Amino acid sequence: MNLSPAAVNAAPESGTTMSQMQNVESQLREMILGLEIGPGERLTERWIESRFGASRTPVRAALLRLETEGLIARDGRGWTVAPINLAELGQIAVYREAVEVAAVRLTAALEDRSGIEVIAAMLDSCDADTPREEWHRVGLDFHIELARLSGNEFLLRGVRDAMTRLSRARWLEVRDQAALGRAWAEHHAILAAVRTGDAAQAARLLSAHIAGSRDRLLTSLRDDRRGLRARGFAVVAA
Amino acid sequence: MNLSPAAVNAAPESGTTMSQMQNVESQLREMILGLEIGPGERLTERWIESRFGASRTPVRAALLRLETEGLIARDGRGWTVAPINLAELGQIAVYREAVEVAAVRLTAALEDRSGIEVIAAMLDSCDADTPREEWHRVGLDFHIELARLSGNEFLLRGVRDAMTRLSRARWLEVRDQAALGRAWAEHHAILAAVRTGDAAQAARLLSAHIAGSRDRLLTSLRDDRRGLRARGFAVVAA
DNA sequence: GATACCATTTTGGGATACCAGATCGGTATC
DNA sequence: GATACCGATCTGGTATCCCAAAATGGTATC
Repeated sequence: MNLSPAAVNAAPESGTTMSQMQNVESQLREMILGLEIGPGERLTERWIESRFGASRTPVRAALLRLETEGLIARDGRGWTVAPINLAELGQIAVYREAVEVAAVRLTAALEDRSGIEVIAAMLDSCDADTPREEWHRVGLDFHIELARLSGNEFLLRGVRDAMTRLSRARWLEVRDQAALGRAWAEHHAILAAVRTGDAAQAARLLSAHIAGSRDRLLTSLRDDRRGLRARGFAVVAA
Repeated sequence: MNLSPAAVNAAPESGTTMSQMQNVESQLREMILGLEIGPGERLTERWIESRFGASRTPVRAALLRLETEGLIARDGRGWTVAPINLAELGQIAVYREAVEVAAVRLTAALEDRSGIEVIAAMLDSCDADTPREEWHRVGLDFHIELARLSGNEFLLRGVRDAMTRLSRARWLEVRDQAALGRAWAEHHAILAAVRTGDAAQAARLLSAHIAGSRDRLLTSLRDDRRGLRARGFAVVAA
């Protein structure tokens, strides 16, 4: 199983014959989200072409897709891996709050909220022995799956896009076990509120969780900015 | 000046030399939004190629972009213009409410809200003699520009995407002068609330406006569904 | 040593050739 | 007349080639 951060946007279901384009797209996304290619790095179509053994046609298609995901950006005539942008992280938090709260309110109003239990089970699959990558993945998937329960494709897509763009930054965040546990508890509290149909409470808890998550993330990255720069990662200030 | 619905996603600023890809993308988008190509129609890369005098390379790039905008979709191996989907319109309204309300709350909390007056002037530029296309465009741009004032790129993009996907349906909606006037008045009322910094009132008015707009739109389209089908437009029921 | 200059290389944008699979017609068979 | 079959045609997917513009790097000049 793929435990890397890239699993947020997993490739098409296994067993399917992937086209070159899907191949390049998913592998390149994994490399970017997994920080194998650093934020701010230059990308050339020829390098990707030789790296993945595909011709430029699928490479260009993949680049266009990753551009709309915000993982890469045009740099004049060429391509650049999107830098870590602290100001952007703040804006994403505002956007997340809008769409995630709307989604959770919808879900709390559903008659059948049994989908919650699947998410609860997902949370419970993590314990002290679970590797850090898995914690990371579950933390992202929690929000995506919660949004999916709302049944609204647009809210889901919004949450998924936001989590994708947040993925690298969260990966860089230095989180101790206590912080992981706190987030885990907050996730469970949100689920509990949704389970009882208490939309207002769920919204409150989710808002606080997102704000807290943003604050911890920005603090961690700001403190570690020199270290990140030293690793060759472009970090844009807020 | 371009008064077509496609103006929602205008091409790069005039005077710039457009690449073939931008050329194909903007022209194809205009044809789709302007209903010159009907919802549900098949598209082949070869047809687009010959229609716009470009090779398949920029054509494919344009198709990939329009796919992420939701204006076209893959149909097995080929491409199809996205049908008008009534269920989707309801979901978009929910999404819109989430992001637009969030944006207007941010804007109402700003110190400098002078940008509002530019939008008010835009509304006031419409009168009884203004052609229907212009009313349509201003109606869409109102929401986009209002979101832009928030300064949040993600909320803006969400609103812009939603309005793009709503554009064709609104174009098909049969709106009498009274309905246009009502929407105009509601827009002004929202601006007035934002102007005084009354975020709660602005949010209330905006929510009601979006819900009312959705109801009128769905009613109109449902009533006219046979007519639309007769014109060869694929309309998916809610 | 700094700088202006020019040849070379590299880049993305575009056009085209080729392929495998799907589709569509027409025909032969029952 | 219905149906099974088969070849021509069309489709998107891919590889490759060409081009103009931009970046690069070395060199001559001051």
